[in-house]
Amino acid sequence: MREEDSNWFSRWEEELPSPEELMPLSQTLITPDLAIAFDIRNPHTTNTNPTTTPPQQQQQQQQNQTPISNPSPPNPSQQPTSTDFADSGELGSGTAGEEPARTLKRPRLVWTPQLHKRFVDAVAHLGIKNAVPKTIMQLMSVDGLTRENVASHLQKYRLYLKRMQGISAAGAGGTASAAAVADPATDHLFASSPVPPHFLHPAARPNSDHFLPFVPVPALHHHHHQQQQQLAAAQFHRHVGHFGSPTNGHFENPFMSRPSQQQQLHRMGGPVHNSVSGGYVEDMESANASGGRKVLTLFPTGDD
DNA sequence: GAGCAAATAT
DNA sequence: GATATTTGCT
Repeated sequence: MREEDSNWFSRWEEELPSPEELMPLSQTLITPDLAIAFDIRNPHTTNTNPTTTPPQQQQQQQQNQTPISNPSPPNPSQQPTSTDFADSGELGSGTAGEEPARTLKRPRLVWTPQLHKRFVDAVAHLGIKNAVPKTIMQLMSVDGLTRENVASHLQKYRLYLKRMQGISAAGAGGTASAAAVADPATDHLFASSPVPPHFLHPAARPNSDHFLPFVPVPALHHHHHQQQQQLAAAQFHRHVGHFGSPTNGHFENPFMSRPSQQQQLHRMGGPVHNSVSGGYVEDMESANASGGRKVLTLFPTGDD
């Protein structure tokens, strides 16, 4: 009853990813220096596009082909910055203009368990009533996350909850092992994060949103957690920077601890990692292998 | 702008 | 093939 609420509420903050765990979307995972160190370069420097630009939807693919790193700039004296590091502009001549770089299609966002958890937390605190994409998005305050991302995810999440209710009801009815009925294939992600009790029992808690009208996440971090993003960024940067040589002596690699993420994340063994595109991290190395797809990773850390 | 279903893309 | 995104509609 009430205890659950207060409990849930107090636990919320605790369960929120700590600044150290948070991985901001707007961080480059690989520094230019690192790229150079690993001798990362463009497999095919073919940027010279045919004069005829096929007015088809292939434009996105052209982007995707853009591997990270600037190949071999005719200007060795110039240190590549994280900015131009994002795209050397090989596709700039084609469909994608360099100007509206941010208006371009955002790379596919990967809903990591951590990100989803944040999502669930936000929804939980808003209450189902107020849990609309826009507010959720604001609450999450994840850089780079769009309203549509949330809307889309919310849509699926609702379906998931619906199913959960269904099976839980059926299970209570008598058909045991109903929980097992939940499609394991459909909700890997959702299952990874605990669903607030009242989500499944709307009737039990008709007004769970009375105590939390709207609280921006940063505000919730009453501590010094304000600049979590920068903090995490710095830390993460260090990790990446020292790749194979932990200076701290006790840091674990911030990357996946879940096998399921591996395919979307990069493999540690590979030098190639990702570039930043004014918003978040992308992975292209696995992309090139499978046809070229851009993937966004938000919370590389696999902590639950 | 939100919600939903279906289509589409990766 | 699984997922995330986009689209069309209400």
